[in-house]
Amino acid sequence: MAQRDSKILLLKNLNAVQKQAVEQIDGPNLILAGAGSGKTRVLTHKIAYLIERKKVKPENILAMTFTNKAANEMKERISQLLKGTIKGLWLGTFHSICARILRKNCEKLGYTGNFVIYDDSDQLSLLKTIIKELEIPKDEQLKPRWVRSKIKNIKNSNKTIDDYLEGSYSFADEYLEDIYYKYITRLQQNNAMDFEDLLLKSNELFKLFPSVVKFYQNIFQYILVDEYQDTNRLQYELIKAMGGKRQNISVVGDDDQSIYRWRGAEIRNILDFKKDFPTCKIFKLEQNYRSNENILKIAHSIISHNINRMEKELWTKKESGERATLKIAYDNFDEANFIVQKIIEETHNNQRNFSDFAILYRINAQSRSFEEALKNHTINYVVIGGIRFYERKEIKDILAYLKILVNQKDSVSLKRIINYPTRGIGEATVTKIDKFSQQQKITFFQALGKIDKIDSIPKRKQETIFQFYKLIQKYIGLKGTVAVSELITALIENLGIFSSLKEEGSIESLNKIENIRELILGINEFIKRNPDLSLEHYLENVALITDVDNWDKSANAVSLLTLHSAKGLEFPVVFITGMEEGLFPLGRNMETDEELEEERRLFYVGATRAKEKLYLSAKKYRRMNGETSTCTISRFLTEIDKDLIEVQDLTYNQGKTQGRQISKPKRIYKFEFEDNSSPTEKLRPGILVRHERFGIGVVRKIEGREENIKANIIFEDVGEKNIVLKYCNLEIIK
DNA sequence: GAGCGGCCTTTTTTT
DNA sequence: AAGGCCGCTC
Repeated sequence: MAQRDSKILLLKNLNAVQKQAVEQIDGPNLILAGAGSGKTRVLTHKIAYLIERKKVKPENILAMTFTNKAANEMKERISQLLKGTIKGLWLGTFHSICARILRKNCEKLGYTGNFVIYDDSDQLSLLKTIIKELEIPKDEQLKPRWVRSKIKNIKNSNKTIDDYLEGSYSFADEYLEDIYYKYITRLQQNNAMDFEDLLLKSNELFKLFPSVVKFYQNIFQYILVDEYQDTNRLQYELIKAMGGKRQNISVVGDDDQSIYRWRGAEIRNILDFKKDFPTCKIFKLEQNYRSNENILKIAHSIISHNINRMEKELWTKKESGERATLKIAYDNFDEANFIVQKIIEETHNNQRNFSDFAILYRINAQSRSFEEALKNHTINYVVIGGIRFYERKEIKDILAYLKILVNQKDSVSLKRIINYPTRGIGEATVTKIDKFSQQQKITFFQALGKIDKIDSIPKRKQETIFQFYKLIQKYIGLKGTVAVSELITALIENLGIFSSLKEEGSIESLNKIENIRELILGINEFIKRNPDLSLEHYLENVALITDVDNWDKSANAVSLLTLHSAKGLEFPVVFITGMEEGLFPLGRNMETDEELEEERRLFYVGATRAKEKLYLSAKKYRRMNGETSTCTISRFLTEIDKDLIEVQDLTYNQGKTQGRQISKPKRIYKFEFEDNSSPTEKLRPGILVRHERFGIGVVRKIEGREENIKANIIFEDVGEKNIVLKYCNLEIIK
C-alpha cells in the first residue's frame, strides 16, 4: 500500500516525457530541458524514484549542481517527495563535492586535510608577490589580472602550460610560464587550493590512484548532473571518471542556456554527448510551464539565430500574454525612472508586490542608478550579488585570522593581517621576511618566530612582529580548548577592532561593525547546525557560498541582480536593462560570432525568467571615443519579430536625435560648499542639478557635515576640475 | 627609509 | 569599493 501511494505521488505530477526521463535510470542519458520545462522536477523525481522505487541507497547517488542554491532547493524538494530528510545523499556543487573528496584524500597529493581555499583576491595577491619576486618588466599583458585569467583558462581546460603555450613564444608567454610554475608551487607550499584546483586535483587524484577512483566508482552508482551545458573540460572528465564502467550518468541541460563560456564552459560537452556516450538515450523537454507564449516567442526569435544549437522550440498551454515593451532611454536616469514608473503602475493596477519584480543587468556596477531611483521613491529593493558579503575587506581580514589558525602555512592570509590592525609593518618589512623564509626554507609563519635573526629589521620592529607571532600562537593553542564562538569573540576583542572602528565614527565604519557582528552570528549559526564540523569546514563553506544562495524570497522587495545570477530564478515581471551595451559593458564591439552567440543566450535566459511580463530597456545609441559602437539593441531590432514588442522611443523625433548627444568623457566635479546651509537635505545622491555654466548634472556623492560639504557631481567635460562653489550656484531640478 | 593617509581611477559575468 | 599613486611625517 505504502509503495502504491509513493508511486502515485512520485509520477503523477509529470508529463509523458518527464516520466520517461525519470524512469530511464540505467546507462547514460541526456535530458534536454528548455527554460522552465521542469528540469529540477525531473532531477528531484529521479533521485526520489531511485531511492523509493529502486531501493538505491542515498549514499550511492551523486548529484552535482552549479550553485548551492540549486543544491539546497533539490534537497528540500526531495525530502518533500519522500516525506523526510535523506541522509547520505551526495548532493552539492561540483566544487563542494570535490572539496569533500580532497579533504579525505589530498595527503596523497602532498597536501594536508586542513588546506584552505583561495578566492579570486587571494589568487591575485599571491600573483602580485610572484610577479614582483621574478622582477618581471612592466608590461601591459603581465598584469596580475591578465595572468590570473590565463591561469584559470589553463587549469579549466585541463591542459599543461606546455600544451597551452605550444607554438607561442611571445614576450609575455615566456614570463607566463615562470609565473605559472611558481604559482602552483607556492599554492602547494601554502597548503592552499584555488577554485580550479578543487576540480583539477580531484581529477589528478583519480588519474594517479586507481584504488581511489575505484573506491568512488563503487560508491557513485548513479550520477546526475545539472546545468550540463556549463560544464568545463575538467568537470567532463571528472564525470566520466566517476561513472566508471556502469556509466549510469544522467545529465540535464540546455545548450541555449550556456552562459559561462568565459570561465571555461565547453558547450561541446552537451552538443557531443551522443558522440561521447553512443548508447545514450535522449529526452527533450519542450513544454514550458513558466512563461506566457509571447515571452517564449521573443526568446525564440533571438536564440534561433545562433549557429551551434540543437533545434527545439518551447511551447506552452498558457495564453499569449501582453506584448513586451522596449524602452529606448535617453540616459541612466531616464532608464531608471521608466522602471520605477512601471513598478508603481503595476503595483497599483495589477496589485503586484514588490517581490514580483526583478531588474536584470549585465554587470553589478549597473545597479547604482536603479538603486537611487528606487530609494527616491521609497520602494524596497535587494541587491543580490555585487560586492559579496564575504569579499568585504573587514570580513576578509577576520577570515584571514581564522585561516591562519587553521593552516599556518597560508602565507597569503598571514601577509594580509600582519599589518591589520596597523602595527607599523609595511611592504618593505614583509619583503625582508619573505626573503629570509625562502633562504631558510621555512614558512613565512616560522620566519616570524625567528624574527630576531633578520638583522636588517630594527629591534623595535622585531619586537612588534614577535608579539604578533605570539598572539597567533596563543590563539592556535586556544583553538583546541575553547568553543569557536568564544575564540573569535576573544580574538576580535584582543585586536581591538570594534573599539577602533567606533572611534572612527563614520557611517562606513559603523557598517563594518555590523558586518563583523553578522559574521560572528553566521559562524555561531554554522557551528550550531553542524556540531561535528570544525572551523576549516566553516571556512570552506564560506569560500564556496554565494549571495544568491542566501537570497530571501519572502522579503517584499524588488530584486536587483545580474543576468548570470538570475539563472534558475523566476519572477512575474522582469526588466532587462542596459541592452545597448552589448557583451562588453564599455560599448566595445562584439568581435566574434561566439561573443554574439553568448550574448543572445544571455538575453534568452533573461527573457525566460519572466512569467508574465517583460520590459526591455536600452539607453540611447551612443558614440564611444569618437567611434560608433555596434549595439546589441540594433541587432536585436533587426532580429526580433516586431509584432511581439512595442517600442517606446521618446528620444527620437522623426529619426533625428532630440536633445543633446551624450558623449564621453564625462567628468566628475567636486564641489565644496562653504556656507552653512547644509544642502545635504535637498542634495541627495541621484538628484539632478543645473549649473549656469556646466549644464545639467547628477549628484553622485555627498560628504562631510554642516560645514565644508563636498559634493561629487557628474557633468559633461567642460575642461575644469575641482571647483569650489557656493551652494546657491546650483539649481535643483528634482 | 618606511609607513600612512588622501585622492583619483577603474570596475564583466561566478564557483 | 578598492587598488594605485603621491606626498607628508616620523
